[in-house]
Amino acid sequence: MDQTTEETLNWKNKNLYQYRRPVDDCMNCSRRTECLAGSLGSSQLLMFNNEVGRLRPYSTGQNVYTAGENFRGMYVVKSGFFKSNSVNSSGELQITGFHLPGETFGIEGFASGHYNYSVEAVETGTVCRIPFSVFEQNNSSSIVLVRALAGLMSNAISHDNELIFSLAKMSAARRLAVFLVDLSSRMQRAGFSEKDLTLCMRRTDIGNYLGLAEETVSRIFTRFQKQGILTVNRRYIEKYNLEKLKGIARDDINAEGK
Amino acid sequence: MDQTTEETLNWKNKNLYQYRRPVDDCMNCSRRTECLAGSLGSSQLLMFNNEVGRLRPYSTGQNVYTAGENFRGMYVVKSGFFKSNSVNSSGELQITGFHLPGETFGIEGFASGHYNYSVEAVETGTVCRIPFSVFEQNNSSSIVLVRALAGLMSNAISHDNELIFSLAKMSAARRLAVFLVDLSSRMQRAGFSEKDLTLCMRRTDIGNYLGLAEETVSRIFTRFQKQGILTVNRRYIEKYNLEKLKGIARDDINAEGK
DNA sequence: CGGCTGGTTGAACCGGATCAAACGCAGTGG
DNA sequence: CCACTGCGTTTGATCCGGTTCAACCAGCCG
Repeated sequence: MDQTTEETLNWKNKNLYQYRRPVDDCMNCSRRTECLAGSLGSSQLLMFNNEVGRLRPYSTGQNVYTAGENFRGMYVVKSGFFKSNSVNSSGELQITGFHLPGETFGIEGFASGHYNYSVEAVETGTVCRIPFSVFEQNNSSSIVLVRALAGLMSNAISHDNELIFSLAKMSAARRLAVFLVDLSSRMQRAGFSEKDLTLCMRRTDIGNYLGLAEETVSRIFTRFQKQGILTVNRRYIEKYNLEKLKGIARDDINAEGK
Repeated sequence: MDQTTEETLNWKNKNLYQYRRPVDDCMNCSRRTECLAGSLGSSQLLMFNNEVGRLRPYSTGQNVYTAGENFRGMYVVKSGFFKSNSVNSSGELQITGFHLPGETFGIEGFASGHYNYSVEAVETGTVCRIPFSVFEQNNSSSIVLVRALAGLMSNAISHDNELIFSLAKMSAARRLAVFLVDLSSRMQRAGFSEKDLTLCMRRTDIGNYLGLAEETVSRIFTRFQKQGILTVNRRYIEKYNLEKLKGIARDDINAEGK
């Protein structure tokens, strides 16, 4: 702990976490299997590890990067929660995603050479930065990584597509159900309990993300509660019936009634 | 022409266009600059050319691929119009994009190894298929191509993001304006006139794509016409005021009035 | 304590969906 | 040639889900 304090002081002065503790290495990382590094053999992993930048923790409200900044690489969440948002030419803000531990963000900025979104820490958290150079080396790992990269990107595209679908076709209740089902599975994958669910974001953010007013989100939560689908207290959701939620997410007509 | 007929007969029996005319080679392709091939030097281009598959023309309603099929590579539109759509678990159909000459589709299927969307010819058209192997060769062109690939993917993500934004936040008129502004610029890039605009899709498809009822799309077209923003006759749009459309796309409040 | 932020609830309004009917145009067949 | 048919589009009338505006509540912090 004493040691950590000294490092914290360093973090305040340097963006890049220079003094690297062994526990921070990719080889020892608990998130390795979820990360790009998971697809590499041990010798490849050593080289990969040297390329990765580990950044000081971000505290609530701090931006990892801001839309328009030069592309520096893609990121993997090690701990905490992050949200990405973009601002259009009229100044309106749209939240485009929430990022849980083990998930990645930032690849989308590669084409133009600068990030399209801003990414902000919702609560204190840490990330690794993977520079694009790891994909451009003429060696055996780059082939593996290019495949992994393509995988991440096409996952991002499918995810966006889900969102497009729910925004275009679904009722408010259905959007929220889809959102909760998705979040629930991702939270589990990130290592959280499967019995309850702590939302890491406000009603306003959920509403913004789903294209709904925050009042609507709130109303639907209480409606779900009255229907016995879940128990909600502010950010804390308990005893949620995943099957019923999935039913609503699929259909919207029959599921809510019973 | 006589020769073409014989080839057409071949096309009916073989999916892959085996007998390759020199005019079909990447080196002579009029779309080269818009394609991945555009970033390659001449010796690299020769190798790339050998990898590319050229497919027989697709006629209206035919699928290039159907959601769930094994991933065979990505596609570049040479001529004609294509639209992609996905069907969710409840059987609802969502149109996710329109593809004009010079544009690409199909990369999104790489992660899972099978395509997530179906892609259908809106009118007779041809495509090239680029196998994923071109990105995985340990040579100088693969680095260039990986960059191009990342570019295409992140473009796809930004495009999806635009759509998400318009679906979540925008009024019907604004969505249509955004759609028209985008289509207009892409049609120009694809080599069509900048004075008028021929929509290659029905009202139903536009509505589906934008999350609106077809009646609403129709009503807004006539409203735009009454406001002097454009002249519309079925699929044919004339004398459209791009600046006013951009105004509506940006803002929605002041632009329509004047 | 008062101020502040986030969440809930109520009442009125409105944009777009839905239902329904009619029209224009192209293709078909007598 | 015109009647018949079918699809895509337009237009009208009605209805409803979700927004908006507003008040209020609960927890937190200085």
